[in-house]
Amino acid sequence: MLNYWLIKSEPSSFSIEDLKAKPQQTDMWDGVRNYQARNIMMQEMKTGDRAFFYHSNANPPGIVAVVEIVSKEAYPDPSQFDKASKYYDPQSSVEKPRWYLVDVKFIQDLPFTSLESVKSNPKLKDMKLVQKGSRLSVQPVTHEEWNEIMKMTQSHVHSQQ
DNA sequence: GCCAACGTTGGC
DNA sequence: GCCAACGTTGGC
Repeated sequence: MLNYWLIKSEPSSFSIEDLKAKPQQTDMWDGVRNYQARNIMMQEMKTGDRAFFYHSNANPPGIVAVVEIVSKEAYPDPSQFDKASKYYDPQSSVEKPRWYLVDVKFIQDLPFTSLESVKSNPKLKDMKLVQKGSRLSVQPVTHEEWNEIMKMTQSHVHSQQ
């Protein structure tokens, strides 16, 4: 069964425009260095799942697009072995990698849905995104939450016309 | 740039 | 295994 997710990126380091500029508009979701987020990618994400692309540390922060998980499964994040990378992890090894990633592909832009508007929608009050202290950069989204946000993006379109 | 909240590390 | 110290995230 298809599952939904939300993945965060700081646009100053990797924005949705950066993803769209990649070959096949696809890239490795590298640099995740949190076990909970890694475990979601390793154990729960499946090919064909969809995710909201969220711009964190942005002005304003919010959801900007839909992407799809396209790798067959999670595989070791090469940046952990790269001494020149800021994601280099000296405690990891090729024999026993610590960090895994999936490939994501751009699907479509969405009318911008701000964090503020998600917070102000009572139907979305249980989203991880709006829970106090929640910083998880790869997080699950329920079907209900997904549909509600899609509905919000539609209402944006109408109100702008 | 500040800082609250959270995760990780490492001494003991 | 506790927990203080430190590092990071991310909204504001």
